[in-house]
Amino acid sequence: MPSKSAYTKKYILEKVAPVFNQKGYVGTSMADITQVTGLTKGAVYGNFENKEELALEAFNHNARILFGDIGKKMQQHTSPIAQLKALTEFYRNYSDYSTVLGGCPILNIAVDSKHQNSILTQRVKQIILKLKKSIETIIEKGIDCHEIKENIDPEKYAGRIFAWIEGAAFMTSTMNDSTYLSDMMDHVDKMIELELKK
Amino acid sequence: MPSKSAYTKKYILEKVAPVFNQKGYVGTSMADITQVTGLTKGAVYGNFENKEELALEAFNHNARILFGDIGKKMQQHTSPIAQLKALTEFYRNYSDYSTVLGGCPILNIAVDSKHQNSILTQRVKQIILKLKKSIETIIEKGIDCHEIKENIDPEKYAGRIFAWIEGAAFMTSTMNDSTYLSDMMDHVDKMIELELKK
DNA sequence: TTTGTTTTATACCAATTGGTATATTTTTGA
DNA sequence: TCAAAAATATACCAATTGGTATAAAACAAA
Repeated sequence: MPSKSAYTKKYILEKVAPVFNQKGYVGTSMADITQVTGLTKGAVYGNFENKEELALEAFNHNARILFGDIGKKMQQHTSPIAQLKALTEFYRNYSDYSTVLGGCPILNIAVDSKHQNSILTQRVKQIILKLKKSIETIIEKGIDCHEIKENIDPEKYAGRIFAWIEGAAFMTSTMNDSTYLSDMMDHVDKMIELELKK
Repeated sequence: MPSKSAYTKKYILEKVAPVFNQKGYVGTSMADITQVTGLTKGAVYGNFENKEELALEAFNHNARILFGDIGKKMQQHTSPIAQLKALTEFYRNYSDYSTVLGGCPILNIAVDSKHQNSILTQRVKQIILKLKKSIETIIEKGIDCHEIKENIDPEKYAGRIFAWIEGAAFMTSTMNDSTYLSDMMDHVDKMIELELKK
């Protein structure tokens, strides 16, 4: 029964995840970690193999939260079109959401780890593919139930939507201007109406 | 006549710019720099104040090249619509372009420096605003010469186009898939025809 | 060719890096 | 209550960090 360990492990991840998200893998030192957690190296290394595992788990932690929140929003609707709209609704408020974490974890960790940590890079890719796939599935369902035009390429369009989101997330984050995200979501909604909806 | 110095300075920047672009500010060590240039610390510090100035100049170097190449493409045309199409044409081949540098400098440095180096962050913001402004100006000209609909908000639309580009650049870079960029440029071209063009 | 100046190389610095061995404390189960 | 186990703290390690003082070399002008 690893009860205590599970708690502190989660505690460490909660404290550490935003730091890794902001400073990146190499930019975050073990000193940063002990400082933000209030624990010592002994405690940290007692719960995680090394810095790499810690960074990986921190990203997984953020990804879990992201998936959970998006899922919650989307499961409130049944029709594919409404689910896509729920997605844009989620990302409309994403600036508040991601300022807590210090920017979009997918964007940050993907860019940061690209030439620094292959394991982390691989994991981000997985997460991106998973998110993209979920959009893809919704579009496919939409086509099946005659809500979405059948000439639409689900995979291609899912990739496009995801790129729209990340592009806007990048701009709001670096320019400290939430209108990039809200404006982009206006556009996505418009495209859903114009290009997807039958 | 600072002849020798100017040469080596440029030489160092050419060698170092891709490294900073890939590994980021904290991720790039002075050892990396001496290794990639084949020079010693003495030579490097003789030409640059410190690591921060070097990183800043390296980014400026990349930005200059980027602006130069985009400018060349766009100046081949006179009509605003054609100039916007020249921009999408440029970014169609941006994956080859940026693999040499190791990804889009604007995206990489913006994300990397955000919580690490405020001077670098400030500079990237400037560059983004400059690029966005140039798109904005083209749209304004298009409205003036009745080529583009006058109900279009130039600033808003310029921001949107830029976010599209960066989103696609992010996806092709992290997923190693150039279709994200080409597909996005298809979309931008379509939007130019559908939403902008009169 | 010589002199003064720039440029580059070498050898070093304190501080910080990720990580570990071990001691101490805390928790758990009987 | 007590012993075993788990968790945490402390003190340390070699390697690397950005940066500097100084010596050596390369260059320029006379």
